[in-house]
Amino acid sequence: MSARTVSRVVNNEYGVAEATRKQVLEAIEELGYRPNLLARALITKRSGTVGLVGGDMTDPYFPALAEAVHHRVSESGRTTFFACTGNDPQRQDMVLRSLWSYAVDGVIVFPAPDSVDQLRGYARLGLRIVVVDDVIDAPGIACVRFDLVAGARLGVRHLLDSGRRRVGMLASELSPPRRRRRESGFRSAFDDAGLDHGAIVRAPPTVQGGEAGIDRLLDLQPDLDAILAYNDVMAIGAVRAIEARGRRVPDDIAVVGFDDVELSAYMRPALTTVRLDRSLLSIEVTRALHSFIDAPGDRFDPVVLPVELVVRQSA
Amino acid sequence: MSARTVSRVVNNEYGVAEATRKQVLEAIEELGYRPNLLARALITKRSGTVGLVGGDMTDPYFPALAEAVHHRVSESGRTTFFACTGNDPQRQDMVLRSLWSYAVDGVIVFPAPDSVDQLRGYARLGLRIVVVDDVIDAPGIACVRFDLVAGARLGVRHLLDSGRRRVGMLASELSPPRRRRRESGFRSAFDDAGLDHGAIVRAPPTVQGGEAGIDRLLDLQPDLDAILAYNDVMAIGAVRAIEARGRRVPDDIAVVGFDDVELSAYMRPALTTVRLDRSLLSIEVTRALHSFIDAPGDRFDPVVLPVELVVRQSA
DNA sequence: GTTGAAATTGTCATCGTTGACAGAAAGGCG
DNA sequence: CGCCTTTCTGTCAACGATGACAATTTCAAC
Repeated sequence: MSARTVSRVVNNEYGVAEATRKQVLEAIEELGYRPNLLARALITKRSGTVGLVGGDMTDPYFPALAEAVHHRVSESGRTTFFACTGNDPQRQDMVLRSLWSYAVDGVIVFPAPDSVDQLRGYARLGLRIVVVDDVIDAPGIACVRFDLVAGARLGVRHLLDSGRRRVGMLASELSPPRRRRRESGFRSAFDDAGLDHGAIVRAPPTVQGGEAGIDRLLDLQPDLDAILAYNDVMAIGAVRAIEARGRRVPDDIAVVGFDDVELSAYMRPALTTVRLDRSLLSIEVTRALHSFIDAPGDRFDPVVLPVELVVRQSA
Repeated sequence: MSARTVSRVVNNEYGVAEATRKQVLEAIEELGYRPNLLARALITKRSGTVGLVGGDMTDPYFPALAEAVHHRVSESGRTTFFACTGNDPQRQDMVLRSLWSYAVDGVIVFPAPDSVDQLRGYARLGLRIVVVDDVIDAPGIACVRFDLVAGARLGVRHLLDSGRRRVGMLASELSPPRRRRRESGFRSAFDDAGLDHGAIVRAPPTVQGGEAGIDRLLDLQPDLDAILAYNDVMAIGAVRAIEARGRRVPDDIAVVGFDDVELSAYMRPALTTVRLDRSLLSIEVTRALHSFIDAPGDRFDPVVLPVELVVRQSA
């Protein structure tokens, strides 16, 4: 009974006599044997694991997506490991290096700013990458993103339709110019309407960032009557800061967010927001990943996901 | 220039001539060489990684703690991988198996129900485990927990002091009897005061669970004037459900939660809650882990962390 | 019983690294 | 210069699995 035979049994390979198989399984049970995945991955270059790399765990969008992705990935018998980069390219490099050298079958990445070349590099090393919310044309990299331009336009349209005219935007300071698609949509919606948009202020995409951003925005332009925020977390900060200044939401200033995190519905006022459907995203990113893993190719056509406006109380 | 020499340079080992070292470093740079961590971990039985295993990512307490742990762990040059179990012992087993067989240096676990023997088993296999919020006496397992009994007593005391007399409790259905320390504290506080407590209802520790729990609780005992909730997420659900029934918080029914997640302060009414200080917890769990990793021993005295009541608007 | 093909099992090399130890080079000293 | 010590570098085996292929067993058919 050689190690090779045990290996065959463990991997359910063809060509083991039923009696031997049973015998091996009993021995495995008795001895509590567990295959060493390190050794296996070392030789097969495959580990049966997938990495999900996000920027900031404390943004509730990430955990919710993570849960969904984990679920889908586990259906293919793989384990998902999560890691976060704090939106720092160096930390992202560390994380990707670890994941790569543990031979993950692929990673799903919310890329840190200015890390396109880094990602290209890992793709060249053979790491299969699914990039969320950016467009990188390279073999081994698949791109999945929401139609944020349309999303911003939906939001602006809604605000204009409800009579708002002085609309500012709270953008994220982490988005490099290439990825400022919400801003493009914001601008283009005003162009189409033949109106001028209000100021755009960039801040960290957090609750605190939202508060700070609003302070700057209202100092810049005190007569604003509506805000389009980069995401729900910023929108929440915005609502807080607006109320702290003694103005009311939505009566004085309307607020529209992006994401539709669970919490948005529980806020008072409940948040009007552009929904980026996590379930949709989780389906598409795992589909992309599986197509990479199971198929021989290294190309995957970019996917653009639709968005939808969820009108609640804040606008 | 043998592989052994390169290995020595990469690991900063003693006994390499300066000239050779420089030469090797240049070659590494030029060729883009990266050591294969799989092979290294296979032979050294150490991977320089740590696992953090939680039940539910969508409970905001976990990501916030994860961020803090990640930060602390990375200071020792290690990478943290996160995984979640959905509070399912089988999924926990899969996750721990993966982590173990990737030779993580240790794991921090929020244990799924009924998994004590499982954890003992992995500890016997050599996995170093830090258990949060449970007490398991076994070599290789360290335990860190909050003083939840005191926390519940603080919460009840506060409610009694503000004149509430009919106090119900929203507990978690995932806690096995051994771990119902909030409930013990709840009961003992009433015993001490010579009063009777209200009904205790168990539900899933989620927003939806909180809503469902409140419905059952108020059907059972419609005259409740206060609720102690298992955690903030349930408390948020409770507030929602109470208001949906046309009662007000805190005027009609006061609500106290546990955790003090960031969001608690942003709710309206802002949540009164028993703070389980994440920063404290992250310090202690990583301390425990490092003591396991760097020291030869396999014993670590259980740590009990203090809690504090944060009074806001909901009670 | 022999033969041949098919089914089953075993052997050996390999993945990329490090531990143990041996060999080579360099330096110190009489 | 020879000898010894110290410093540096290389060789070999091993970690635990699998790929390639060889060896053995089984079994049917002649």
